[in-house]
Amino acid sequence: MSPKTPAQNELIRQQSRSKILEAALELFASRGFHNTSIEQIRKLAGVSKGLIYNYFTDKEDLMNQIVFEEMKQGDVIIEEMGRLTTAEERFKFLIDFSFNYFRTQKHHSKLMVSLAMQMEDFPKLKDIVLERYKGMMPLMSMLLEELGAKNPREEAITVSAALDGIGMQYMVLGEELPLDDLKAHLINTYCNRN
Amino acid sequence: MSPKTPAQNELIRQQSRSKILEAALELFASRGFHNTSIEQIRKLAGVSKGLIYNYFTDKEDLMNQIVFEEMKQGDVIIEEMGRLTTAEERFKFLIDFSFNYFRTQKHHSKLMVSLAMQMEDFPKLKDIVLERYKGMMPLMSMLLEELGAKNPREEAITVSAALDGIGMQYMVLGEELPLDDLKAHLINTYCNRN
Amino acid sequence: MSPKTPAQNELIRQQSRSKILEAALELFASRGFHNTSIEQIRKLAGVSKGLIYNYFTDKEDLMNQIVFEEMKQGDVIIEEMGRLTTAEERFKFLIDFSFNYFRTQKHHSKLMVSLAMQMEDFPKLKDIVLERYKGMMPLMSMLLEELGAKNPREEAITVSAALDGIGMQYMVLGEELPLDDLKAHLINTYCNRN
Amino acid sequence: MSPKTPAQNELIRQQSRSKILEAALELFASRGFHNTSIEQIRKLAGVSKGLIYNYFTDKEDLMNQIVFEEMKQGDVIIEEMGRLTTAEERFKFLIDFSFNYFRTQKHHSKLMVSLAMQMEDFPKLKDIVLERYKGMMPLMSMLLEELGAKNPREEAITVSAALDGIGMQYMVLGEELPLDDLKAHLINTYCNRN
DNA sequence: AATGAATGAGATTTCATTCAT
DNA sequence: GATGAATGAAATCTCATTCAT
Repeated sequence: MSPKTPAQNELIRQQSRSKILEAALELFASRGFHNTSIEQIRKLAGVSKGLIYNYFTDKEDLMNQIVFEEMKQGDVIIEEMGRLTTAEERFKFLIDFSFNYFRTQKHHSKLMVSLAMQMEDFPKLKDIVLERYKGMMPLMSMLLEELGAKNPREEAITVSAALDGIGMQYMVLGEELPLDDLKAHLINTYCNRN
Repeated sequence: MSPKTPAQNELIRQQSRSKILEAALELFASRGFHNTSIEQIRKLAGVSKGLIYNYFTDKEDLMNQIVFEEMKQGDVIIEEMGRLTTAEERFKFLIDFSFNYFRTQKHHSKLMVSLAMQMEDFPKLKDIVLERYKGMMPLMSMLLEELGAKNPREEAITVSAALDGIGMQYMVLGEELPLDDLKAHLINTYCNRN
Repeated sequence: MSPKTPAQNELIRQQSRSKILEAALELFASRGFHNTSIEQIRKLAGVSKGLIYNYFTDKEDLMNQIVFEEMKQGDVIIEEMGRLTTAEERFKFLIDFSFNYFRTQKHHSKLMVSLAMQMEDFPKLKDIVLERYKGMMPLMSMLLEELGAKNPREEAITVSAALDGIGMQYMVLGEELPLDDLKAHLINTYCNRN
Repeated sequence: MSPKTPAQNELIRQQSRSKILEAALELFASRGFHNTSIEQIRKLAGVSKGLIYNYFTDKEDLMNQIVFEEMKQGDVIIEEMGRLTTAEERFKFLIDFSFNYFRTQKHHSKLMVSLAMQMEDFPKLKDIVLERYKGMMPLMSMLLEELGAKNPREEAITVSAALDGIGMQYMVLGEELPLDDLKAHLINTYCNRN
């Protein structure tokens, strides 16, 4: 008869919020933001329509929260990379992580590409996503310089573009794309220069 | 007042159709297919709603026709490339064409990326777009082999992925991305191996 | 086969717009703005939901347009009063008009009172309604002064308040309120001072 | 921790009930019944949603209870007026009380006017409010007769309408309305006939 | 060939109310 | 006595599409 404790409520809230975020992520990624209805999210999350609006102010907020969570994950990678000592280790880690990400986080990577195409739609996200991208470039550039690049800035962009492009092609082609061979090729190209 | 000749009518039809297609392309690319309304297309094309449905069966047909036209353009490139003699010429032509395309056909390239993210939405397009992609790969592979690639298959995918990725980054960053330096870097990397 | 002429379209538009405005007025007055649904307006006006949004941007705009039209009517009265010569004629005209208005324009008067209670809800209306009220007072004051009032300002407010109050009581009591006797009483009180 | 005595419980109940009623009164008056949500009441009262439904069966019951309390207050006035001896004293008391009420009980008077406009919405209130109004009229009529009115019935309605109207205008105009001058004017008009 | 008023299915969002604790 | 997470019916609003002219 006594009300639930604050801790119990907090737990319940976290669970519900996650269920909704995960359902929305999957649908936004596979069907697109504007082609996903709250009804579809509701059904996949197994909650009522009303509950979604208890946790998120509107559909756009749902998108924003998904990307905020995603960005939090990104921070972890940069940190982990910082702990590695040689440039080669760091480069391999980055390639490894990226290819792994394509395979295991299909929804996330698809959503991020779609978001890039439609950034004007999500003004709150534009800045934080761009900032993240621009923060990455100098790191990549230094890394390639250590690995012997003559034009590290251009090479950094090219490598990051190649990774983006591989991710995209993988979304379209799936396992027809020889991810493992590509990984070996990239590592070989950039780590074993003569 | 005076009745038009069949030829005049045909001309008028072509002009109206083009106005609509161009308006739709611009809006689909900049706002996304599901976030673009027929009303917006109508306004930008300067025609009536009814007229759009005279020329296209529905909104999806509009998208299909846009991509069909795009594909026609693509055929021309392959043909032109075929007329060049050396591998280096052909590679430079391809790079040149791609970078030019990013700059002058922003809408087209944006639309193609968005389409790739949402292919299940447009079943009629899926096959022709994939076919085009798969047809490109062997050509690219042969080209790079002639230019001295050790793993031509992987290098072909990597180069095409890099081009896709550069296109994407250019959509997001615009002129902040040093397109000319990247072009020089790519030509230098793949044409001048030691 | 040729499209409708602009004049035909304009006529059709005016008719549809009026049907919707009249239905909305009746319902907003009898049930209140927030207790009236678009579905109810649609049914009473005999149109589709979509059509309402062709003519009005949203429900609030519907309310705004109703009051704008109402205000236009008000201008006519002031003009007509200006054409009368003696103060007594003008006072009688005003009383006559007001009582007539209560009887024949029940919806309008009810809506205006409700609006006065909820003015913060309709920011676009607040100013124009207040301006109208404040413009009325000096006219009323001068009129009563000509009729021999010692405190014309206070009497003007009192008379206008009494008219408002009578209107309100009539809305609640209907024909139980002896409108004709009240009219005679008011004219007698303010026109025949000894 | 220690179990509460029945008396303590009763006190707590009364306090919670009052907090809710006051919050609801303020919001119903300022925003309108249908434009006020239980969530808003909850927040202003500082209680949980569930508690509101412990004390009141539903939103309408909340409105009903507010008006019932209000009516209880009204009984006190009539009683007090009965204790005064001269007609002039009683008239002054009534005017005084009314003007005071406008100033200090803004929410109450606004709510009562809104209620009058929307009586069909609250069937349980209709009868008791009308009864109160109709009970007032004979008293007012007798009072004015004693003060020398020739048409006491019409004058009673007119004075009560003027009071209602002044209340309304005060809600809209606030202190721009010269309440004190109006009070003096009314007392002078009805108490000092020559 | 062209128009634009009209429709209605379906989208997003709100909110009174319930109920397990 | 008190809480607040959860529900779902109903509200507002959008938009692809039709059709009479």
